[in-house]
Amino acid sequence: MRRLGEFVARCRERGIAVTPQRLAVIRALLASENHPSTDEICAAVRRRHPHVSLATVHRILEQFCEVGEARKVTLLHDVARYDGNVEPHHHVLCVRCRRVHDIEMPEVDKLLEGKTNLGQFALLRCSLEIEALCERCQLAEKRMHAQRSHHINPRPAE
Amino acid sequence: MRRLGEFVARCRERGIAVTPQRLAVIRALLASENHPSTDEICAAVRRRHPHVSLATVHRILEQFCEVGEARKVTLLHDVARYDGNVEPHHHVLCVRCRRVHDIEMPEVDKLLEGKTNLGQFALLRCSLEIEALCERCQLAEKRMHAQRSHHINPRPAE
DNA sequence: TTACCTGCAAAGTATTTGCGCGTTC
DNA sequence: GAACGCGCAAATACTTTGCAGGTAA
Repeated sequence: MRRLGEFVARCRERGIAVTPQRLAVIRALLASENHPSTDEICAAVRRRHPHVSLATVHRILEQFCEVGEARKVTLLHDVARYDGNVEPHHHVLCVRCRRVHDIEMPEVDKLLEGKTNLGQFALLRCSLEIEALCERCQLAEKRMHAQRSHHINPRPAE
Repeated sequence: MRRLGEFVARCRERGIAVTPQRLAVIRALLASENHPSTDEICAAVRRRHPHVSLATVHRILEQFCEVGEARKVTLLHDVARYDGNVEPHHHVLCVRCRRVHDIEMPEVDKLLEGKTNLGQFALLRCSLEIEALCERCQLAEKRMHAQRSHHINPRPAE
């Protein structure tokens, strides 16, 4: 995982101390596929460093976002989640189980490519947030509906 | 504002009682241009109905989202904000002052038009979230930088 | 050595819930 | 009249902050 070495170099450049906590957080972030929440990252970090505090993980993640080592993912406000992938990409969110999946959509990136502003706004970055139902949740929904219409549920009529 | 009449009809259909609180909330939502937070909507509602509780406003807004009368706007997690415009559209967010602006981008909608699924996900809706700096904040940032490089600030050197 | 960083605990903010009364249909 | 909705207050959840001691450079 090359990004770790680069991470250390970038910290040095910026005068950010390379502490075991920061290393553990960036490691957890890069290892995760699932846009983890602060809690989840904290749990992962604690597997090796049981003493690390949740407040520190919060602080570190926010700092990483500021300096571009991570990105806060938009999830329609359940809790904050973070993404170690800072390349342009987009998200598919299951509205039922809240799992998130990265996708690439160069067509979308192209629409804004080269543009530096939009009306009075100076563009920074963008991501397409797609709300959807994952396969598992589609099945679950079907099952619920089947139950209802076949009157198998405990309270059949009103 | 035609949507109010339709709103009442839809509530009746769904067995949702048409209460003064719900009417006041939908009114505030439709009148607002700014993707208001729960607090802001509550404040607007209280101008006429001072007794309405914040908890009720929360409950009503979440319910409106469930039944499609409103949409929760993605704002990289400051607080929840709501949008009475449920037509497909996209958002430009100023990352500094957090103001949000609706934009139409039919090109983006077209990319997913006709598709009902994406891999294993069943598509519901999507919005492009664009992070940017608004005009006012661009000026503010420039001013800050100017100050720094001209050594006008109170602590010129380190 | 010095400035920065961290753990802890407490505070702050946003949202949700239980319950009895009131209102809509 | 019955079911649903509401206000209040308390509970919960998440995040931020102050401070004293510890650590990286």
